[in-house]
Amino acid sequence: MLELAILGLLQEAPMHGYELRKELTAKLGAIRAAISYGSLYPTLRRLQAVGWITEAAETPATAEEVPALTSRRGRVVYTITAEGKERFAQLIAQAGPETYDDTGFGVHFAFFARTDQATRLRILEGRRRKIEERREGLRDVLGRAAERLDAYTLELQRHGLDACEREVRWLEELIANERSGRAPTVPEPGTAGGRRDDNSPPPPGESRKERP
Amino acid sequence: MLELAILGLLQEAPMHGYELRKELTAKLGAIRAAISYGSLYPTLRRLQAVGWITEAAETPATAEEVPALTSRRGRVVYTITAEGKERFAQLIAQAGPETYDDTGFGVHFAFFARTDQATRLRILEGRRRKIEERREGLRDVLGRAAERLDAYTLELQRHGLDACEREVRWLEELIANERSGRAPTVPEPGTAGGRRDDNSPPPPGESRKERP
DNA sequence: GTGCGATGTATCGGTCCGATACATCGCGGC
DNA sequence: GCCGCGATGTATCGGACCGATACATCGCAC
Repeated sequence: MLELAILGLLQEAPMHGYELRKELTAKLGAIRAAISYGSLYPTLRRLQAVGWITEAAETPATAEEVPALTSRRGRVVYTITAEGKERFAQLIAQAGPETYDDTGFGVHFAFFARTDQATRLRILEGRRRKIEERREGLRDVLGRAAERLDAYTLELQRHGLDACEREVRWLEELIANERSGRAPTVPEPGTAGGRRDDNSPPPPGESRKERP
Repeated sequence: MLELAILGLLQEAPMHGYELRKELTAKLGAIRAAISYGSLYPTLRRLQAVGWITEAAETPATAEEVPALTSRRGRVVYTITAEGKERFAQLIAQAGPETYDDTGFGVHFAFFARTDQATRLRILEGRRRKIEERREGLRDVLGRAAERLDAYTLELQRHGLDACEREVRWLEELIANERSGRAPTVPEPGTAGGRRDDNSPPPPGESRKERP
């Protein structure tokens, strides 16, 4: 999951670790707290080792002035490679069971703008199915096993059931929107010619991203 | 967290691993999918090693009839020890930072019936504070960084924000109930006379819950 | 001029998951 | 009679991710 998120973010712009973490937190803030460096750095190392990304130590031209004096540790900027982009496309298109758990779905959803519509639909429906199953499980417990559980546990289940029902409704809306060919909900009136930039494939349009 | 949950469940009745997992799933179904055996068995091993629980191989009296014939692997029933009960009480009363994340809060909440009111209040308020922080983070992103993000990511944040607001409201209600001395929501009319088997300590009065 | 919070890279131990393996039991179908 | 098959049951292993910790630099307020 982390691999997918890193590859996705680096596709928008090269970044160093700290920045990556901040962007990750901003993009995924809704589904997970904050990625740990204890996960981030080893993963970056791994991705670099297999060649999906490359590392370039930042030497801001003044580096030669003080070479060994303080041994300035420059920031390490990571850039995605062509192989990395391929890998990203492959990861984003294939949906395994882990695609539908809370974190997996969140990450996939966060990169829906780079996902083709058929895959988006498949993932939304898979997620809906999974949440419906969880919902049924909770209903069962609240129905059949209610007297075995104390009031607090029951309240927890009720709250969970409510969250499930709400998410299913949310997913229904998204699926309906998807089928009608529209973006999630008011994508922005003047995004570009209306909408034709929502997937990465065409090399020309590459990675349009605000860089003010 | 798993340690706390196991200790809590075994306080209700001795159980073997499989049963423990089922009960765990029923009790915590609202907050996490299903506990893995890859976590469960090693943890049981560990708890047994330090003496919080004891293991008793089930030999149902007929065991001696076919001793070495099929080498029947009996179910291993775990029982909580006095030290284990102490440990549970200690874990349930102390609230660290991990008490307020999704899983930690869920587990603590699931055992609120065995938690004194002051601690319940403290945990509910800590959780509320944490969710409020997450909510503010999402509002910031939706406000300040909205134009940097695509429509799908924004939709994800909106959904997350909605969930936060909803949970805060839920917590407010629970806190208000707690302060007024009532149980979460209709705890059952005859909790005292109707059923009093919900804790194991045969020794008189030990850790009482409701304060009617 | 000095402390202090933000920026920045990195490791280590520990928790938990997912896949996998293997054995028993009861039951329905053939 | 027996065969498969799903539920019950115990167990391990590699890997993902976290939380704590360490350490260094930078800019700025006091």
